[in-house]
Amino acid sequence: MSIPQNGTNNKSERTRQRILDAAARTFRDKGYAATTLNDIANAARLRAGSIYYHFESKEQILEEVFDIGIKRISDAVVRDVEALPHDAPPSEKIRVGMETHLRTLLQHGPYASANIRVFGQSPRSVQLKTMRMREVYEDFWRDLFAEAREAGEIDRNFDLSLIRMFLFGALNWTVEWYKPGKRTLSEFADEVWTLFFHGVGPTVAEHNDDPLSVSPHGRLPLE
Amino acid sequence: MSIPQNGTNNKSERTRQRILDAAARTFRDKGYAATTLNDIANAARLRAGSIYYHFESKEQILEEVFDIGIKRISDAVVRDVEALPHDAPPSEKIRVGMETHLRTLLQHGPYASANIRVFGQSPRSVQLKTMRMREVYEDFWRDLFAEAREAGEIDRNFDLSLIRMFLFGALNWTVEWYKPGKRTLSEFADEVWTLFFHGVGPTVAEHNDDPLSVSPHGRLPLE
DNA sequence: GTCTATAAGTTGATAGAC
DNA sequence: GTCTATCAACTTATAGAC
Repeated sequence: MSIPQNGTNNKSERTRQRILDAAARTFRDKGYAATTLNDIANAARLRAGSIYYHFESKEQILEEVFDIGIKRISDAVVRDVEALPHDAPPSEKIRVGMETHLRTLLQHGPYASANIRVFGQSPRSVQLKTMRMREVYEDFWRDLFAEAREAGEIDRNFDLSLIRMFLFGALNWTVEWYKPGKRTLSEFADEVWTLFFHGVGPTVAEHNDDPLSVSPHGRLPLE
Repeated sequence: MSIPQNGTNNKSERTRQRILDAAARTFRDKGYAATTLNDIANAARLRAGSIYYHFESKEQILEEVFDIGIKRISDAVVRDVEALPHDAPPSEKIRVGMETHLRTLLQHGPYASANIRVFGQSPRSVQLKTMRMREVYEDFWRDLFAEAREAGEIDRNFDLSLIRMFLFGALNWTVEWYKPGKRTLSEFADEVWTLFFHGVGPTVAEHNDDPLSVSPHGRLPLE
């Protein structure tokens, strides 16, 4: 019994998806230039020539992988942050956004991580085409940080752009080393959030078992 | 008048250096697989075939670029940190190490940045050969962090390995976006240090112009 | 030491059978 | 839609002239 499809789930579309999935995984693991159409075809269980029925070129596959990757991160983060009460503290919105960013990067398929790992060394033309989507996502975060500063949650002496780049550098670099371990991803994200807002310096309540519930005041001088 | 050389600065050695310099720059910019021996040869002002008088293979060039890169970072950081008084606060050693790490990465040639950008997507065999040098450098930092915790400068609730990876993720990611601007690299490094130890949260002394001299106690509650 | 010439293999992409 | 066959270009690496 074949279920009539609406044109977005027929065989052709499904094969296209298989190719994209295979490409995203291989790009992420080996990089763009080192990935051959044969690699992609093998992983997608067809022959290299057949790919050209679905795509015009290797570059076009990369573009789509990039666009899907950034869209998945962006959609998920915006969704989760906007699910919070609108008057939630900006720092809480940042916490939720960070957690979803990490979760998408580390647990939700290879598109997002391929985007992070390969973008910097992909052809200029591809970078430019996928740039607009990146900027929309960046603007979302820029606004969140500005909101946090206006609410008095970020010290005015910090350069917002610098600390944002630093935070996302740290988050994005996790694709190079993160392996799921004893810690859940939520705990992982919470620890980063604490580091970001409170720093690693000790608190007076040293005996507390939970670093996330420490009171933010009462730090000891470091020098 | 030809100056007699000691075998490490004759013509052959200088050409070898030109090839390595060209390779490091091109690897950093285009990645390993996308770099051809022709690219390297052009940048080094000779022909592709001539490279094989100096190197056995493309992979061997990459190995040497990696080793030089990590050695330059490691040597510089260890030198600057050990130039401090031995009883200096560990947090100060970390500050100096961070600054030198950043300086080497961003200002001292392409070897260090090539190492950071290309390592993750280079052939497994090359990664393994250059791994030992990386681990020595990592151990140096592991010790510094342990020292800081024992001195009470890092909250015991933090996972040392996690915060170290996060810090270096943020530092290493600067190769993707840092452009020398109004801020000096020292100021840049200091701001990161403050973020790392104190967090971005506001202090009571909000009116202070210099984020680096703020007193670490007296934070406002964030939630 | 560097060159030119070229081998031997691989690549992205196309054409046409099925 | 997918296959096989093939092309032209390019790749790493080698050989031998200079």
